Amino acid sequence: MKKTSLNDIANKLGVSKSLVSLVLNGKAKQNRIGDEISEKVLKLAKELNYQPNQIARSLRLGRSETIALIVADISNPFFARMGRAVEDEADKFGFKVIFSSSDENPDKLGELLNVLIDRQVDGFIISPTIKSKEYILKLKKNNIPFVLIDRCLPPIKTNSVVVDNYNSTYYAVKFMLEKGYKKTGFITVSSGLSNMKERLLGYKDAMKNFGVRGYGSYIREVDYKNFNESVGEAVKELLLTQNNLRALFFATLRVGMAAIKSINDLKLRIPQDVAVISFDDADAYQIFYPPITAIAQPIDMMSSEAVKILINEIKQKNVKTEKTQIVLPTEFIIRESCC
Amino acid sequence: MKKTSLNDIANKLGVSKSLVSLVLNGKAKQNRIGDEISEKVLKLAKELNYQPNQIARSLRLGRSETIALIVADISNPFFARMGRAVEDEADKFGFKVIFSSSDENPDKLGELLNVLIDRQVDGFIISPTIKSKEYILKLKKNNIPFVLIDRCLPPIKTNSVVVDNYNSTYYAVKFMLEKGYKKTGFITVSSGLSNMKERLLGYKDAMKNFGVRGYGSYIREVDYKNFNESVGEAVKELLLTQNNLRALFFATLRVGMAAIKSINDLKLRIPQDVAVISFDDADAYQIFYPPITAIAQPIDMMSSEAVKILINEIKQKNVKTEKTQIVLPTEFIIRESCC
DNA sequence: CTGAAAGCGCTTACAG
DNA sequence: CTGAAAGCGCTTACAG
Repeated sequence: MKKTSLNDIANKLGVSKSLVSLVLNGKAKQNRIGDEISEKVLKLAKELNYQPNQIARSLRLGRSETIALIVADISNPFFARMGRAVEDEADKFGFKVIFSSSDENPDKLGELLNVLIDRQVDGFIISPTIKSKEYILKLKKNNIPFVLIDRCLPPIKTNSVVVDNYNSTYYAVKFMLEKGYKKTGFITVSSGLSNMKERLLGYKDAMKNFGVRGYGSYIREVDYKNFNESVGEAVKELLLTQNNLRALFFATLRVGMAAIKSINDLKLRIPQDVAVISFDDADAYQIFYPPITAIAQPIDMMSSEAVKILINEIKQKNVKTEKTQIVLPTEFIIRESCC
Repeated sequence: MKKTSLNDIANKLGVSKSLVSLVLNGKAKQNRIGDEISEKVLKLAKELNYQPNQIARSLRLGRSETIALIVADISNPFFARMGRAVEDEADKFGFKVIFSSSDENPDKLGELLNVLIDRQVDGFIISPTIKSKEYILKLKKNNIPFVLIDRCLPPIKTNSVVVDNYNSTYYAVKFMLEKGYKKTGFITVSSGLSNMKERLLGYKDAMKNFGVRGYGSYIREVDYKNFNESVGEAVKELLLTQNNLRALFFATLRVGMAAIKSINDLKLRIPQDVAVISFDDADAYQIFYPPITAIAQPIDMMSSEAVKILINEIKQKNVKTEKTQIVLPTEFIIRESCC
């Protein structure tokens, strides 16, 4: 069953395909096309169940109405939720989205960008990896619409929507300190990503301003490889050896999940033996016993803002638009893990 | 900066674009194109950083090398992992994937199918909703390649890859019974989906074969709306009222998460007060205290099998291929929640 | 060994 | 008020 094309309709009606195209695109009136013929076209199109070939349309129009979302790993719950929100928002504008995972590997990111540009995606939403500056600059130079999400590359001026990592962390750590947990440890992933740097800084400044000394030894930066084991080590070191900390701040969901597992393995109780707070929120955190105090990011809003900025830029492709930087607040959700 | 096209290269070299196309597609030899000219083309293409416009290629070739994955909700951890696995497998064949969420709504599924067909995706991997038979049949009639995943529509003969829901559940419930938990409850979602039906049947048969009477009243089917509250109700009814059950089987991850939360809220302890087993596994289940016994689905394998079947069918579009049905075993992971 | 042409299905500027 | 033509960038069958 061959799909019906413009030509099929035109031939059956004995008119030109230009006319059919015009009618079907709702441009009959402005081109002063007769009402009777318009009617006929519309009717036949419906009968034949005509559906325009979007590939042909894209080629002609030079746009595909497809955007790409590139994140570290779409199976990570944080990015999965982002993916869903991006999908929903893009749908409102008639755009489809292609998801890709960079695995935090800048070269994979670069490769993905190339392939997707060949496929004529109209723009990108990117959660950039470390060392991706080169590729992002190339995008910028080639005037390809994109917006950075979750992380940005500070010196470079781009569209971005991120969260107030510094203040969110500062506030949460301050909360711990005021609860009396002077010895609050900080476990994070070692990476040069902007968001991670800001979270660390927020922690440091809170500790400093509260007059805690020697907090440098309360910090552990964990590597991506052997992630769970390394987090386990960090937890053990901080809680059992020299420092004897009574509270821990986890800089990401993945850190938090791995850390809580090893706290359980050590048979330590939350919050009696150790109070915890985590950046990022997740279903699991609400369901844990006790539920985990968390800094929730407004994922839906981040995603929809990013889509809006992107599509806006796509629509005015050639007029120079100002780059938009959005910083959203987080929500500090106090649960039983820290009181 | 306009992208360089075949014509640009042809013009600069004073040859035809046919020749350039042939060379760039590695068909120089079989078309007996001179070595020197081939070299030149390759060199210039590299210099100009030529990247073929895949849209034009798609239009000409009648295929887009894009597949679509339609699931209930891509932000659900189960489907998020599936998404990632599909992405990775498709990548091996040079295919990209568009993700879409049906929200378990058959009409949305139908709409998605239409839109994506217009965009000339080459095929679909679909986790069908209830009442989607009509749309799936249409796909089949129009000879559009697709494979069903996670759930199938039994009377209809299609490609599918699912898990052995019946035996997995039977085995797990039997395990419970043998541990002495004769009063094992079953909480599931009310839906006519094949996988849910099989799980329920597995439970029933296990109970029956073990000679447990009156297990009908140990079953709760929960509705999608007010999901968490309804699961909470079911948990409370089963554990606190008439039956006084001491064990619970959760038919899905979402049921399990919600149920465990309400068990915690009731201040009941797992496994001392109530033993639990859940279909589906997740990070959270490993990290809970105590860790939850679970039936793990081989998501990566399901996904890669589905992609392989689909792409195979796409490649031989017009030769009638036999439909492939794959049923994969699950893994029963015993943790502390049930002993 | 290489080029000219047709065509994928669409949209739009132009002519009448 | 409507049609013929050009063109988006590619691939491939055909001619020479």
